Amino acid sequence: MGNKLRLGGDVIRDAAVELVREIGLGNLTINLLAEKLGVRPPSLYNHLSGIKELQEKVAAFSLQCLEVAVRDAAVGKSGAEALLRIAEAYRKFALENSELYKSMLLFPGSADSNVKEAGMAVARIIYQVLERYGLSEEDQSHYARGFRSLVHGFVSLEEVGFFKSGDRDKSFRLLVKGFISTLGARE
Amino acid sequence: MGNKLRLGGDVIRDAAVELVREIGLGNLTINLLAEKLGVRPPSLYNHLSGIKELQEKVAAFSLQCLEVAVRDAAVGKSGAEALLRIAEAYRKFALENSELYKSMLLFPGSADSNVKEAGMAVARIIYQVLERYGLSEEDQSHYARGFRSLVHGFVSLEEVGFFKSGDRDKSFRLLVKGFISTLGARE
DNA sequence: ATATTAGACTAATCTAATTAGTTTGACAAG
DNA sequence: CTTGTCAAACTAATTAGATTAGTCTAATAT
Repeated sequence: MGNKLRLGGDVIRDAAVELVREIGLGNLTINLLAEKLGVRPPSLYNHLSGIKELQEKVAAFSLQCLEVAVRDAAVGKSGAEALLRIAEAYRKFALENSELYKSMLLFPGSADSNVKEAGMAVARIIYQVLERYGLSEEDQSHYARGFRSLVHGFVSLEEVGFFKSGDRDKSFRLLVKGFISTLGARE
Repeated sequence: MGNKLRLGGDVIRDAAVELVREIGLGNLTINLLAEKLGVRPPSLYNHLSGIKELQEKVAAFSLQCLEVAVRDAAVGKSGAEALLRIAEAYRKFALENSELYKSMLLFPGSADSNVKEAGMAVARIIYQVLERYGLSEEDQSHYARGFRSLVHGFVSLEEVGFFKSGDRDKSFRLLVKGFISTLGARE
């Protein structure tokens, strides 16, 4: 009956991610995950400490995906163009993976280190691109925060539905370009 | 035994808000709320459809508080000063009421209209302040979104812990002032 | 006085998380 | 081979929480 080795590696995390995509972050449960994996719920506790850890795994994975998307967007580009591409890629990821995007934010936030680490990785990319602008180190940090705040703020308010009508794409492009131009544009 | 009229008006919502402040959004349960109110859990169902509605009430109330804080900050001010005060008040509210602030975002988001309506109210204040700048109606909308995105993005990333060290107050002030100056400052 | 009714109650059910304790099958050592 | 061990599955049971059904009581209006 009981086969073995079914739940090794990233199998659990990947199934959880898929489940979150299908049914939404708020509906992720141990029972459904076990069912999806063809296993009884308690079996998962051989691999997980509980649902909190599962949520953290999903969050960390989501941040890694976002990081990859953002990095890909910036590769071979620099300065204003890189920032624009990053912003577009960030927003695209958030809109196309809204449940995963939520998972990055709405969770414990406190204790976990993997999540925070992955969050920093995104910051680092922006920070790197800003190096081109010859800002002081301190300013580089301020503006990296600003860029991310603007982009993240926009997409998360957009997803909650706080931006009624009007051309959201246009708002986004205008704002990002506006921000970039305050950096003292030069390529 | 069973007294009456104990749960009228906003008693339930207020207790829920207090509970969220005390123990965090993620720990709000019907049982704890009933206990706090000195009542048995099922009694709450005479006043609520369930926990979803409770969460929505908390979210809507939080947005109303935020709106009041933001409006107070802007009263008697205009232009750049008003925007700066709004930003400071917004951030102060979020930092001092982080659990309530989360409730605004992390919830259903889809169906509820009270929540969305309260969210719009905050937008309207910003929109009004921007009237002074003589922007086209479309630009006014874009920049109102931008302002809110920047402020909300900053405080929510700050709360998740994505801004490691460094002077966060300074970053915030610098960024908000930078944004305001792109509007073409005039009083 | 008494009928109505809002609003509380008890009892019970359902779903989800989690723990305890048991079984099984792969594999290495005798 | 055949047996000890271990990981990883299992069943059974417990707990917490949301929710529903149906009962009781006290304030109020007739």
